[in-house]
Amino acid sequence: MIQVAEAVFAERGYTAASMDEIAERVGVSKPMLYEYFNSKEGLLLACIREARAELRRVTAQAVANSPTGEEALRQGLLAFFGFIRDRRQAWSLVRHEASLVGTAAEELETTRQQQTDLIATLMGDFTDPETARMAEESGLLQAAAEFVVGGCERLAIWSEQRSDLTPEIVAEYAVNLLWGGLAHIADR
Amino acid sequence: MIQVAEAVFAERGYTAASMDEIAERVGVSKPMLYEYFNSKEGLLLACIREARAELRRVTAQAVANSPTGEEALRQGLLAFFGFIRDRRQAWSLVRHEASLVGTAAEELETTRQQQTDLIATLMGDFTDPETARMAEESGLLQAAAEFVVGGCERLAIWSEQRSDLTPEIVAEYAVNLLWGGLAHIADR
DNA sequence: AGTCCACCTTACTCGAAGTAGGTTACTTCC
DNA sequence: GGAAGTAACCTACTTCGAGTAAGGTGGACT
Repeated sequence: MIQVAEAVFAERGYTAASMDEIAERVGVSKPMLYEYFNSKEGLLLACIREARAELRRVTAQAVANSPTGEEALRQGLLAFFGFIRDRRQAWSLVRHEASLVGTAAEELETTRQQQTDLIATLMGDFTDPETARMAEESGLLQAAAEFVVGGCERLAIWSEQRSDLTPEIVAEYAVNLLWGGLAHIADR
Repeated sequence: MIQVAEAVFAERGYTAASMDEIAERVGVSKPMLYEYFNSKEGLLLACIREARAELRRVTAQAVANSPTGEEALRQGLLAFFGFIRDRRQAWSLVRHEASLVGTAAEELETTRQQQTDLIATLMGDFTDPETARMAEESGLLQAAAEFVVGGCERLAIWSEQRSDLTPEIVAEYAVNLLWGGLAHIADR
């Protein structure tokens, strides 16, 4: 059910996708969808949750057992950009999640936060404990995690339009930028 | 007209905002809106374009005449996060622009690219010419610009939920992360 | 057999996007 | 001055899709 909905949302876009079509393609009638998901937004939300969960699973696995922070970053990003390429539909949902509004939007933030929390924790692990504690209290760790996610998502959208770039190259760019910072590029 | 539409979209969200309401609040009838903007999407697009143009103006001005790359970055980010705080409505549109789909979405990418181009050029200016040329050819400059924009947008959304953070603090976080990179935080 | 209940459907309402066709008021030309 | 044309605008519709109400079908339990 969610799979079909994912496909329809991805190919038509949220607004243009009709519940009638989804119901028909699933092979049930519309009230059934409402029974399970309450509303169109609810259905989209369920799809996005699913997609995000998968993304989280994939990256968490990739990151596990990296000896250094830089290596963890590289592996995580590789997994992320690979996901973008291989699961276009799922990614398309995550990308357009901003269409949601109101209650659904708040629920979504929760889901999203699981992702950033993962990253924030991870960064904490690779940081000197005292520094980490301070960074956490000031919110810097959270900020950094948000930053990583936002930057990479944007980078992913950008890279979709450039067929010459493989996930490996994009991941390498991202590691360079993120790890070394702009200071490594701009020197004046 | 665009001002009113901006307000309605911002307070109701794209889907929930009705053309009837906008028309009424503007003081004209619905067909007039369609005359000028062709469709609901067209209207939203016009609003977003306006908002982005303003954002670009503000940041470009802030960045001008900075002696170093780091300073330019700081000033630009300050302007950006200030904009978020002072022009909530406009920002809300930019934030939700992903709702657009199809032709409108493509037009939007153009608008957005003006922003990233600005940043890419700027970074080029602060970089050793030879390095800059190489970075430009490989697409690294573009990638970096996308990254900056994405990261900061996400950071802005995050900071909206934390009332204890001023634009100055958030900008400072962003500068730290962007300029120095994660290597400065994570040390293992 | 009869009753109940979970499950699913058809067939509706209602609201909002988009449009057709008419009206007013103003300009232009005879 | 008045007829013809036109720009700007409105009222009143059509259409489409989200969400719902009320009813049917088959199995389980008494």
